[in-house]
Amino acid sequence: MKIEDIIKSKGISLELKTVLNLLYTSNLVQDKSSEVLKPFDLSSEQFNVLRILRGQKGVPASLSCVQERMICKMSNTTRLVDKLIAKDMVQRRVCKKNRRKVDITITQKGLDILQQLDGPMKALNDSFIEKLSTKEAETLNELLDKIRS
Amino acid sequence: MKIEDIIKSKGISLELKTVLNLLYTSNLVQDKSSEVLKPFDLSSEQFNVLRILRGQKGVPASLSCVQERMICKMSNTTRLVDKLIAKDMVQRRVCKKNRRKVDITITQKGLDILQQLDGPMKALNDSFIEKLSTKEAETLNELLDKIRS
DNA sequence: AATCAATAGTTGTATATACAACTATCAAAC
DNA sequence: GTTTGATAGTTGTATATACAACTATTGATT
Repeated sequence: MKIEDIIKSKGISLELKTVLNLLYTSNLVQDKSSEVLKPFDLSSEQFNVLRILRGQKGVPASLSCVQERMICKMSNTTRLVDKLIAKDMVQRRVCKKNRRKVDITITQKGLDILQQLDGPMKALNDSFIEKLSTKEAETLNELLDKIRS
Repeated sequence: MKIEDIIKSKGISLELKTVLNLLYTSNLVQDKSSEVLKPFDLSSEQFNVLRILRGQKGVPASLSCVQERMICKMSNTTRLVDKLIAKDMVQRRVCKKNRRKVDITITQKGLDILQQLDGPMKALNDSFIEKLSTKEAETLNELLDKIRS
């Protein structure tokens, strides 16, 4: 479905159309991701944080370091991590070098759950991007990078 | 800033990279929009609903008709409209032809506020898309349409 | 006309988010 | 070594969101 058919407005500028297209498409992707994550009782951003922590390969991350890389910067990182701690998926302790900071690491249980999700989430991402050629996907990344620049 | 520098992972697939780029970029756009809307005490989705109703050009819309076109389908449309009614920006009455439905219309106050927002919001959207040529913006729309297809 | 399923919204409730105010720690200046 | 400003997280609170259960109305079936 072309974006024009979703928004049902004819005389719309290219700029507005493009922004709405971006928002609608991103939202669709997010909704589908949430569906996959739901049985695991994980929100999209919680999953993202787990993935960030796994990427640290054992090196503890501070809250602000996690927050920097989160998709939604506004949300309350302390409480998001609280939820993950309650599920035994991450661990938090005071940083020895700077006692203002906290060291956050993913637990074995967190790693196990991520591993279970790797397949389905990869399948989902692939299902979106397989509609594009490699060249097109690269172009899309370039255009999005430009918008953020 | 290229998406690789934000997510700080080297060995990431093109598919995942593209999806993350989409989410990050869309979120940035949404955050900036919220900033513009904040002084008017409107959320991004409330603004979107007002715009949908203005597009109806006087023809009342049902709740489900509004919901269909909302960016975030999941949210509770009844209560979102409640908020707009409380601000006198929209009006709701029972539909005469089908008393299960409601007729929602934008009020003059709603139209006035939208008009005040037209300038700043257009400036914001343009600021994102001006980094792209017309050709590139059209390509972006095509690629996003493909992802949703 | 009575029953039933489908449709359209509303309401209850638990959770999440946004934002501001707060506490604790550190680093630099005096 | 005390004061000060900056940094890092936490907590309080109000609002928003997600999801399910509910009510009301309609259209179709018997």
